[in-house]
Amino acid sequence: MKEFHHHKFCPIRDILSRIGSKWSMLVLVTLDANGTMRFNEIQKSIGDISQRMLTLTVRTLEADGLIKRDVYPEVPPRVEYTLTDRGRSLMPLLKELVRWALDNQEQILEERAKLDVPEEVKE
Amino acid sequence: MKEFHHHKFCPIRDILSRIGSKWSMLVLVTLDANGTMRFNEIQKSIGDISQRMLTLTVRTLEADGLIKRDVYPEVPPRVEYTLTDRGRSLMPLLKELVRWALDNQEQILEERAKLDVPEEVKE
DNA sequence: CTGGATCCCCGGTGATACTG
DNA sequence: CAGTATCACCGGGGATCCAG
Repeated sequence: MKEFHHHKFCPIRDILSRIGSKWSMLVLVTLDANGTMRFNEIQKSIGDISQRMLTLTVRTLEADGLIKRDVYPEVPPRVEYTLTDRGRSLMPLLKELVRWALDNQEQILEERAKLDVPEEVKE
Repeated sequence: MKEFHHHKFCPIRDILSRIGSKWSMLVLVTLDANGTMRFNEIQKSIGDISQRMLTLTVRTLEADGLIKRDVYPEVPPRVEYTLTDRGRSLMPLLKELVRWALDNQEQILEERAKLDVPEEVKE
């Protein structure tokens, strides 16, 4: 019931290890929105991700079976990335999260702006 | 083509800033499972979170309006944490993520184990 | 074009001690 | 009991250069 935690394969820590990194979700959403993409296309679409971090991120996503990586031995080389079925199965959940953020972030930011909330005295 | 990314209020980065930290999701799920809880109860339930990190985490969650913090000026002091409506509205999505992890993590781990073929010649 | 290899920094996190 | 306050650490992430 509440004993998710801290045994070896806690699903929450598992989730975080896959989509909790700085760029994973952005790469997944980008691929979902645009279909198969090349390395540079992903990088341009995200805009501020370095080559290094994009490489590391797609490697992790590939190792998790969330995306597949197809290498075409041409000159110049071409590498294409596509969501796998497993990756696609995760997208509806991520989209719900994005929706939630869109529905809530404005109000949250407003509340934070007036952080002058005085301490209430509880009964 | 989607331009979620990299402008100031990217919903994905927003989400990650709220639930992407190491302990946020665990605290939310714990509170959801057990209702109102005291500081020490949360800490014991999670097991391996330090006082410092629990404090920082609940402060952030409170600032985001995901949990509320009620202080009762007694001796000894008592502080109770409860999900807010906004926090509760996030829980179904987190539960879906947990479900997804439970449905997929075993297979992912198996695949990773297979890929982890011992390389004799590392050189 | 798609990375690999290095170097380095910073902030999230941990450990410990102290307090109202 | 429920926190602060400090110090230390490590690894995620950034910047840059090099390579097939």
